[in-house]
Amino acid sequence: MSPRPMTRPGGRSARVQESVHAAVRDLEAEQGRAALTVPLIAARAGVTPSTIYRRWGDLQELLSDVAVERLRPETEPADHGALRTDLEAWAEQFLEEMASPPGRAYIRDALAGDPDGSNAGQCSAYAAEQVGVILARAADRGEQAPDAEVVMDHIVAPMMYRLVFRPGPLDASYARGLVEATLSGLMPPG
Amino acid sequence: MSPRPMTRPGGRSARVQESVHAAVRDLEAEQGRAALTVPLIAARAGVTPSTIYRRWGDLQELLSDVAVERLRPETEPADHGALRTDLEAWAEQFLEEMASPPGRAYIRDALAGDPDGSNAGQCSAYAAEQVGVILARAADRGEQAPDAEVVMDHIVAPMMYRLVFRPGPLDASYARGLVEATLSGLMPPG
DNA sequence: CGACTTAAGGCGAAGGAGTTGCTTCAAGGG
DNA sequence: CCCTTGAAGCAACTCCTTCGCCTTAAGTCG
Repeated sequence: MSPRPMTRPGGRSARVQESVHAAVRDLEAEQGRAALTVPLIAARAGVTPSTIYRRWGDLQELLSDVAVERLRPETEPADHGALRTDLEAWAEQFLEEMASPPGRAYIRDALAGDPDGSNAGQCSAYAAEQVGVILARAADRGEQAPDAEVVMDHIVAPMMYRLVFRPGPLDASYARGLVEATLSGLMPPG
Repeated sequence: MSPRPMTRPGGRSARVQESVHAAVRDLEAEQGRAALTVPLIAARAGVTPSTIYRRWGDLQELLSDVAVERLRPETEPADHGALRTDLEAWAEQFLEEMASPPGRAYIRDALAGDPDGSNAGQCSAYAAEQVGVILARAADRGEQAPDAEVVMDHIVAPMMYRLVFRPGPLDASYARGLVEATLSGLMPPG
């Protein structure tokens, strides 16, 4: 049984992928999003444009891949000792990052170049994973906790819907309010 | 005081706009989305490509405009005599339309070619308007009704978030469940 | 360990999309 | 009725994109 038989991810392919992704990140930082073209990225990455077209299809799909990578959370949610504080802190940070100009740009790119929805799915999977960590911690403490789907529907979804579809600013207090409403719905109302 | 002084919407400009939109609809029906190009659309519409590039910027923004037009609700929500049934019926129909293959394609297009978020904003405005009609009707009946923002956050947002970001099917029972949970949340929860 | 199979990348040419400056047209105002 | 001005037509040019063919190298098998 070979290590990784399918799609040959090892060696050259992996190097090309990393080189191209790095070229996108560098050029975006240097010249801005609008200046990005496939031939430019290819030249910086040391590959030919046809390689990028064959592997990614077009510029949008490449940018979508890079955007999803950047939307991957880098750390586990902080442990503040209780479900409520964990969820509040996480939701606030999540909203802040997503609502920031670069965050909005990454979300836009991730969605725009995503024919089959797999990149968008990856974004929600990241959020679901973080939520899962927080809920598992709560369960370990013996706290009563909502289902992960409830958190996704009542906290993540409203934030992301407003971010993507509705104009106007979003601040931390909105995130806190969603957490509050979700958790108070667990037990007899207050 | 002139009828509509700014941006000269009358006469030729309006004719070009309608002609181009019609060309997009026709060509999409005839040859499919993938075959659409600006020069092709321009030829069908009887304009020069540069006209389209100057007015819309690129193909994506044009498709975004057309998609938003198609996402506009054609009728007011049906009146079933009570808030719960009105909301259920509307949410089911909304989800069904949005989750259908053409619905998903329009949403994708609307988001993809929308630099400033105004088209996405229009989509949420359509939903908010329909919700507003339903809630106003409930208020007329003297029913206790949630705020429109609550409906957007608890019913529309989860559906659209799942639609855009999460893999897997969505059916009418999911929409009904969201309505149920939202309305039962008005009074002491279960 | 060495030959084979086959994805995947490099290269170059051809075609077509996208861009731009200038001109022409017509809608709205004086 | 003429003037102003935003918008469309035209044409030429740039360069993105595609495609066929060849070469490279990863993984397999004798």
